[in-house]
Amino acid sequence: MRKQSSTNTRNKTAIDAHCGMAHTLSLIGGRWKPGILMRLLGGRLRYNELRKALVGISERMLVLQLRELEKDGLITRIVYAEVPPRVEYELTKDGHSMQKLLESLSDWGVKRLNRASNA
Amino acid sequence: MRKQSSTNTRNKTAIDAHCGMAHTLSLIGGRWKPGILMRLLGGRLRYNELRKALVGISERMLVLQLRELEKDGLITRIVYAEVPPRVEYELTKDGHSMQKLLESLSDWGVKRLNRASNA
DNA sequence: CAGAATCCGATGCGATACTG
DNA sequence: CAGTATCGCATCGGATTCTG
Repeated sequence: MRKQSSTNTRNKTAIDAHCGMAHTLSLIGGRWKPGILMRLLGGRLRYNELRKALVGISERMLVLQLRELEKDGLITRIVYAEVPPRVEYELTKDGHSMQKLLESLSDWGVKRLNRASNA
Repeated sequence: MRKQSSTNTRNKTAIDAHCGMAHTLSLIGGRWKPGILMRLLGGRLRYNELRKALVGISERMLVLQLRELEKDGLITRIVYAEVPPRVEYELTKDGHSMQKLLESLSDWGVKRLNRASNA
């Protein structure tokens, strides 16, 4: 949701619902964030574990998405002062609050895929 | 069209879940689709009604998104043989099956926005 | 009224190479 | 191990113009 230079703030009520959803999608939308969050629902994971779990993701995207999720307060980055370096990622309370939502999204998609293959 | 000949039994559920979610987001993701669907939850609407409801959308995007939603079987396009032309859009059964999901997405976003403004 | 067509900048995302 | 930096194509989305 960028641009916001809009001069009209008229129908607030109608936009309200859409705003909430737009906000949600801005946080979990995109190709990788849902997968990252799903993985972390199972508990804390380190960078390389995530990388292997998310088949096909590039390092660039993994880092970018992790940074955004962290900035948005959905995950926590835990750095251990060790050699070799170790960094783990964990859902915040806010992140965990999405569990039902994530599962619903997944469920709906799975059901629909099944229906499509039957039809 | 999904084979699912699992080469990886360990993460099957996680990958499965991610696939479902990716599918869902491919259908309702993007900047406008959620808003369009939300509006149509209230009942059939014609082109211009949608256009006015979705403040800021360009005609190009509205048509594009409507076409995709139609192709994906979430909405129905109803053309009346009249002059001036009249076209209405309506949720399909599949589209209606997203209601809870859409509301959940919106709710979560709204709650989080409120939390953010308190914090 | 309900679009189709075209142009164009912004963003998403992947691939590769390099680093503390 | 856990990143950063840079390149480049693909897609998203906005503005404008034209039409039945």
